[in-house]
Amino acid sequence: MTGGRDDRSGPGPGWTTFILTQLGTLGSRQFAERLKPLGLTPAHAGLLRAVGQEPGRSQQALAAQLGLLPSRLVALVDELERAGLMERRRNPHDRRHHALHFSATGEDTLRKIGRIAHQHGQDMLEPLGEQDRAALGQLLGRLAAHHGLTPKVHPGYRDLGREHQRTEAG
Amino acid sequence: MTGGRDDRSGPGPGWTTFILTQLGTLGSRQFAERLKPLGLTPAHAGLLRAVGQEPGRSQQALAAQLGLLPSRLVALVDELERAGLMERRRNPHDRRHHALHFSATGEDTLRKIGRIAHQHGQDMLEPLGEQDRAALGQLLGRLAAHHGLTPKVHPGYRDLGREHQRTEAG
DNA sequence: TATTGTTATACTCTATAACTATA
DNA sequence: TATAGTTATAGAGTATAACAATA
Repeated sequence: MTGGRDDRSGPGPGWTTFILTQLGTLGSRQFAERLKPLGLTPAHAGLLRAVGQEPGRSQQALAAQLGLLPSRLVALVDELERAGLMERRRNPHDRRHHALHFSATGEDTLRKIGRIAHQHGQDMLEPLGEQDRAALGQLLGRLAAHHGLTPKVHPGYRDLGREHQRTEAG
Repeated sequence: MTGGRDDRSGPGPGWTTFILTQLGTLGSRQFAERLKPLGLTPAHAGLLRAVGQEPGRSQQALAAQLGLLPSRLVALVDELERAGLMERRRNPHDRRHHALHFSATGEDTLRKIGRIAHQHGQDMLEPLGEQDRAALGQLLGRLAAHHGLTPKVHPGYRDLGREHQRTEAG
């Protein structure tokens, strides 16, 4: 309250966005905590989920979709392979590529992750009724679409949505 | 419904929560990007903001409020002091405490941060009209309250909101 | 020569413990 | 002895560059 206003301490876009980032951080951390019993991190879960959506893709393709560096993806795949959830298969047509596939255990783990995500969502949205949940989903969906996010992509957003530069003041 | 499906690929609590964390991550990264011209990170901004709300508090009190480790706070204060934005003042009644205060430049920087946060909020919420923004703010506010978040606290949430914030230990 | 996957390295952030100076 | 601040260190995650195998 000394002089300059604080755009994050009361209703307004600054405040709403601040709360949004707070809730996002909280949600990420709680999700990470719920994955710990499986010995996985959110990054593992995102990779498993992406492979589940379209098995057989290359590591480069996955890294690009997930916003991860190729070198980081190598470590994640190493860990998932060591855990017996996933395997690399060389592409015989281009032996530089390593196509990523599940093991049977991996598919089972993916289902477990789905159930954890569902319960996590229930707990995050607990205070809201059906209508409010729908309204929130609709509003967030509009924001996500506007910023170029989709359910398929971007746990990392390394390039900050530079493809959608219109939000950057000149 | 909770079964084999991917609970984050369509409407439902899992999906909404996933989008929420995506948007939160995007918002944090874009805010960090906007702060770079000032040579600051979101952690710096959060600390400056906390000191602006109540100058003169101890580092321990600030660390508890912000969910930072005392050792991390030392580094942040070092950097802000080196940048001439903030200063430590020993408390003459208990010389163990270092009360944190602004320099004049620090207050000016805090105002700049406020303007950046405002513009950032405008851009994040760009596709929404007045009513939708109000509705979103209201919904997110209810979630934040339910999970023990307030505008005053928790950029870090180190304890995952399990124990709801003990305040003012200093 | 270019690309895929990989290794090596540096920097940041988080976390824990130990140290100092005060009380 | 306990507390505030600090230092040291180890571990993740992020980022860049260099490298081998392959095209």
